[in-house]
Amino acid sequence: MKEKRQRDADGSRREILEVATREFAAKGLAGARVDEIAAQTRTTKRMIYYHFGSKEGLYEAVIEAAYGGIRDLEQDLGLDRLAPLDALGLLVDATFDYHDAHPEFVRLVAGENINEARGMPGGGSIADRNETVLATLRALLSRGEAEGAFRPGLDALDLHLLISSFCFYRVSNRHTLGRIFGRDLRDAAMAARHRRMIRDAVLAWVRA
Amino acid sequence: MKEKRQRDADGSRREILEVATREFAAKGLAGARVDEIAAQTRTTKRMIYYHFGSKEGLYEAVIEAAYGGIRDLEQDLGLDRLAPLDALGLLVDATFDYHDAHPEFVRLVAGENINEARGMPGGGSIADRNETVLATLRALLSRGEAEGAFRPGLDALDLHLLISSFCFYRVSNRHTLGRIFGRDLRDAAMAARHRRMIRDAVLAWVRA
DNA sequence: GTCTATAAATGGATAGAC
DNA sequence: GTCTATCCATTTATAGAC
Repeated sequence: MKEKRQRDADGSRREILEVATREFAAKGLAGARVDEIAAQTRTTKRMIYYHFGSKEGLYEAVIEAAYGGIRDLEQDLGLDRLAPLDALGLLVDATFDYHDAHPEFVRLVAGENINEARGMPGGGSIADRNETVLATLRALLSRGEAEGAFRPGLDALDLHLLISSFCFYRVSNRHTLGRIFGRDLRDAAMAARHRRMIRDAVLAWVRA
Repeated sequence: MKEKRQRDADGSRREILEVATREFAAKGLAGARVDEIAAQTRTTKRMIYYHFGSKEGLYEAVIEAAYGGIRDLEQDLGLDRLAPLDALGLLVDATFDYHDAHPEFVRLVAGENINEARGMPGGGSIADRNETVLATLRALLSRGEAEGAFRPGLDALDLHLLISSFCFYRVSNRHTLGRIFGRDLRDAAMAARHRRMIRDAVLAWVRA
């Protein structure tokens, strides 16, 4: 019974991380306030410093956790059992859907670029993501090329960027685009059209 | 001779705006420091408040000026004298080049999205940009469709997004992508390949 | 591990002379 | 229009009891 209060140390950490993710996503590293984050948890500001050391430390933990979510995107899609063009189409759809469903991830990454990626751990879990996504694409590209579905000479990183850019941009730049063009990019009909568009554009580009 | 010191009021304003553009682009609205900005000019912090009223006021002036630069991108390209596919290809190249040459503009827009576009004036010069780019694209699309070069039913805003997204993303997300994949996206060979890629992808997508 | 209270520093904004 | 000096609110961070 000597551990009465330390019981929820882990839950406390997790709760802080959840709230901090929302706050950093909403306001960026510089804009977020430690006090605000603490106020939204059942614990106190002192505990944030106890667990994470500093505002930067908390921020880095948030970034690392956020990338963890997208890491396994390509897994479990079962791309191998599909014809190359179908497999690539499914991958594009899944990428589109992930970004659409996780705007806070998109905002964190956008903020991390303003921060010049200083909050990203050099290796570890994020470096894995690298190999995962590129390996998946490389395998798919060479299979598609062998079967004559894709044209030869395509680069995995290039293809990844072509797919990600649109999926990311329509979420990351929602606000300025909405203001400039007076349209809400979250409109369901437009989203469906855009989903089809990036898929078609990517498939048209790789097609032999 | 009674105006001895007010002589350079305009130059002072312009100098402040230049430095502020750099600072806000580098650190975002919340991250930039008024003291830092003042220190990099030949004038003082007091003058920033004299001319722009507040940090937000200065920021809004910077945003407005930044959008002014890209407004006339589509003009002077002489798209009318080219065949539809060539005209569209030229427009894609010009869009790529503008973003590549103006990373500070890209960063400002990215920051403005984190700021939820609160620093963007509702109408005026930015609303113009809207009509300019969409009108250009609409004209090109209908001409291309009439000549049988493009397939029918294409939307001008969709096409604009498809083009912009890649051009923007490869600049805005340079830092995280560089860290994740261990490659510098500013590498000249890669940039040239990417320039060709987005052009080819867009043309493949519109082609009849 | 958790809390209250407070220190220490930063940074936006202004006073008031010239 | 421009300058120096300074105010004061905000915010990161810590002391110290339990």
